[in-house]
Amino acid sequence: MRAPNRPSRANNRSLELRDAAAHLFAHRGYDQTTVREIAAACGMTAGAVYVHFGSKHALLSAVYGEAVTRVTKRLAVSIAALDCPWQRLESAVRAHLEAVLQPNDYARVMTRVLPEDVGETRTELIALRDRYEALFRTLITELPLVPQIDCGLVRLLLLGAINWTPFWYGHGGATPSEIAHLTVTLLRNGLAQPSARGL
Amino acid sequence: MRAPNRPSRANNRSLELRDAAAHLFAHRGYDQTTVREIAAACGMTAGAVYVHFGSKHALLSAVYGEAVTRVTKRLAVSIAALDCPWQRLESAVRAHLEAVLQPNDYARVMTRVLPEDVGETRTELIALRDRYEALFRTLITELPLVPQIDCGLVRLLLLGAINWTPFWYGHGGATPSEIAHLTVTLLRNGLAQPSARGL
DNA sequence: ACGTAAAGTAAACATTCGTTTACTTAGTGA
DNA sequence: TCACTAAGTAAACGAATGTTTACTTTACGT
Repeated sequence: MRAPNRPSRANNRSLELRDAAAHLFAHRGYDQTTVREIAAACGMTAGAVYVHFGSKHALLSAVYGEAVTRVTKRLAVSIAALDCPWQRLESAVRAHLEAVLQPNDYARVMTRVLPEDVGETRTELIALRDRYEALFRTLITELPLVPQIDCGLVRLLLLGAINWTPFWYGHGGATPSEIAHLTVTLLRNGLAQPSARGL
Repeated sequence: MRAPNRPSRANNRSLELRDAAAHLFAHRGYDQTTVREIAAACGMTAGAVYVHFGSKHALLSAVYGEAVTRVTKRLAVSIAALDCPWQRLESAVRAHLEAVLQPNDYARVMTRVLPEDVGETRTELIALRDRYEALFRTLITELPLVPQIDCGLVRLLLLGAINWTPFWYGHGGATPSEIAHLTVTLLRNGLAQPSARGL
């Protein structure tokens, strides 16, 4: 028997495989990526992948889970020091956009491959995504909004707007920070507004 | 030779095939749909598909083109009688949402399969989609907005928000009309607003 | 030094998919 | 009637894919 805390051989190429899979899933989608390509990106053979992961779906699951973990952590850090609800929301949106729009393979998988498409791990991926989206629900319910507005609907519209950004980012010329600012300003004041307000 | 205007045999099963393809593409995506399934949905064999369409990509192109044509027409009708720019925008959003959210196979293909994924017909599909999105650019530039705001960015955020709706529609309980109203109201007045304004 | 087990390879397996080919059927015009 | 052509079938082709199997290599614990 071996000590269970440390693997004997430190060559944990599982992570290397997961990174390669994240890169390919993010750039070509799940279906267009083959197991052989993932293996080749690590200088391995397709068969070796199954030493570390039971199936291609399991690989996707690992990538998606890591993606949610990373972006959640990043978001938590970005809003930790802020008090104003609007600033917190803008900072969260900025963190999300920076994660999704920069060449960040993991975050991009979250928007590129939609959980509804992958057959088996469907339920698992949806749960992961929902866990992340719940963070935005909290941020929105903290906002001092006036009438009885459907907060859930607002959250979904906001997430849709920022989830779609990868499909046009680069053609608009705006930075993630600028997009985040305009988005939250829009959400706060609207378009037809004298614009003379805080910040 | 035959008169070129009318085909001799009126059995134009091309349309039947295109409808079946639209249905399957909308519900399962392009990659997960096989030519055999499309053929079987029409009671035909896979080989017969190639009598009407040169390839699977050509089928997708036909579906996508028809989708853009239909939703464009629907949108044009919905705003024809309106003058107020905000009402025109809301009506356009409502028309788009009704097309995308109702069990409308063609419209749903526009948001379900993204042009960037399909290799060959990529350029053609992007051109079709851009032609449609230009309509929203017009509607937004007509709005009486106050400061120097990046209209392009606003349009992209708006389209993102409504393009993402198919992924959560049904869980929110809101109708397309309600979603359209909230969306445009949000865009107009924002959240932190006394809400006492027209309509 | 030796046994063990993980890590990896090479090759094959079993499907599946888009597409093609050879052939059949049926309606049409002259 | 007869040639012509569009429509469709049945079957195969060729490539690609996820996965498995049998075998080899390598590093570590004892």
